[in-house]
Amino acid sequence: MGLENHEIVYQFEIFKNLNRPTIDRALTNASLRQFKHREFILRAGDPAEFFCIVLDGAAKLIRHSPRGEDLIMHFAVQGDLVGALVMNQGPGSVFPVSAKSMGPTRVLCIPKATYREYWLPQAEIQTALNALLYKRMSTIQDDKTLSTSPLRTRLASFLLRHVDRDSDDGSQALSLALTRQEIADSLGVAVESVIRIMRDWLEDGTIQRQSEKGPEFIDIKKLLESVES
Amino acid sequence: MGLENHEIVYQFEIFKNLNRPTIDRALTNASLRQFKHREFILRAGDPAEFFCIVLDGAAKLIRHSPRGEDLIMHFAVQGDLVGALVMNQGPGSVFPVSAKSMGPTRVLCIPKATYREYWLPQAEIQTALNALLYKRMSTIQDDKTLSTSPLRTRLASFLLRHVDRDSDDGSQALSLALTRQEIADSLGVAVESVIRIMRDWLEDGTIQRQSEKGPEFIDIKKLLESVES
DNA sequence: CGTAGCCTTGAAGGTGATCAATGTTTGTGG
DNA sequence: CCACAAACATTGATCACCTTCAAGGCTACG
Repeated sequence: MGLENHEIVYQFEIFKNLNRPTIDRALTNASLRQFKHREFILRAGDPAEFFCIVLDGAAKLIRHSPRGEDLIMHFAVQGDLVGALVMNQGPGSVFPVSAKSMGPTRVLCIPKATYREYWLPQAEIQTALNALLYKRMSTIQDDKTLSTSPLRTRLASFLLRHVDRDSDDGSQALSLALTRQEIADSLGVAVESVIRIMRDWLEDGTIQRQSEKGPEFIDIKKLLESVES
Repeated sequence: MGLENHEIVYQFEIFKNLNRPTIDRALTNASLRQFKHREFILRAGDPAEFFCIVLDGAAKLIRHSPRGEDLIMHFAVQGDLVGALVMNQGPGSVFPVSAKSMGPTRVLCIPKATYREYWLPQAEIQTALNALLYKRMSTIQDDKTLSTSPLRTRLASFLLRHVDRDSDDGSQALSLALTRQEIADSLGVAVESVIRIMRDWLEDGTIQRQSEKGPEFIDIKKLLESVES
């Protein structure tokens, strides 16, 4: 396949410590797939015969609750793996989550055979997978630690986790355009609750909207204050 | 060190696919440590210079919430690893959770140096670590999927996850003696709520106590029914 | 025998869910 | 280009579930 257009993959966290030939092998038979907005990249319950690396765009990993709602487990962005962690789980295993594109998204699809042949025996790759899994778990555990806190606190923590960490002056933009619904689905709460709290924060300036329809900016200090009080 | 008394380690899930010499190397400089009831095996925030394998007994992995409660993230039983997942995270890293013994507990403590030398370069071990991490994460994700369900449902799901899976006739014992407090801390709810629901279940026979102070037995069918209604 | 940890119950109160209605935006097909 | 549907946003009213608080009892253990 032509990876010449995707130089970016060589810099992905998951391939750090690997040289180019090794990375090329790890991408044997990989295929590029493109998605529009709100398309399924993979579905929970489907046989896990491949996995993906996000090239650009973003995807949400969702689970269906018994009551019909969708719970969002993770937002996968550039360089993130989707469906990779289940590859270890022997043949016949199925995806535990669904992945849905958020806006135009391109991913590299890697067949399970490639995983078995080149990913499984590479200690470096397994360690990198480990680090990735560890990071995700830390996030979920952080959430759980706050599970007894009021929703305002949990929402604040969620927003702070999703601001761009590049600059560190007062206010920062969310690194991902999230709808209220998606925020609610991430926290496992009702949309209305999220809306009410964020309305308050928009009113008191904790959050600002530059343009009418643009991204929202967060005044980190004020947010931290409003949480502690 | 004398592993002759701990033949059991060779059968642990984490060492599956490894031959004895390799396992022995993986246990280089390991030391046996014993704990009574409610002792700290390791503390959140301490430098992560070692990790443990549970030989017998059990330990709970806990995080301290900002409001003073302890949240239980995981119950580690025989063959489980404690503090191992942070070993990858470079030097200077600290334990993200505390581990506390539940009853008399023995663990093998393995220094970080051994991890770096024998665990890190072994793809099989890294893969096994991966599987372990994956299993824990699945559990947490299951919990999160139920986060919008009423507490009865979540409590039922919790109990069902902790029954012994050996026999499958009607009623089964919990595989671990858990206090109401520990159940509450696992679910992130108030003790009183757990007590009230389990009182109801004891009254209607969904749960039975054989002796006054013995373990509790669960009527799985009734529990599933009481959840769906 | 006193303390610490756990269990239990009841009463009161609040947070967040639910329900219903309406507006807005986006995308789609005629 | 317009009409319509689908997804998202918003607001208010009501209510249930769960928390909080307070008080007391039980058991284990030094």
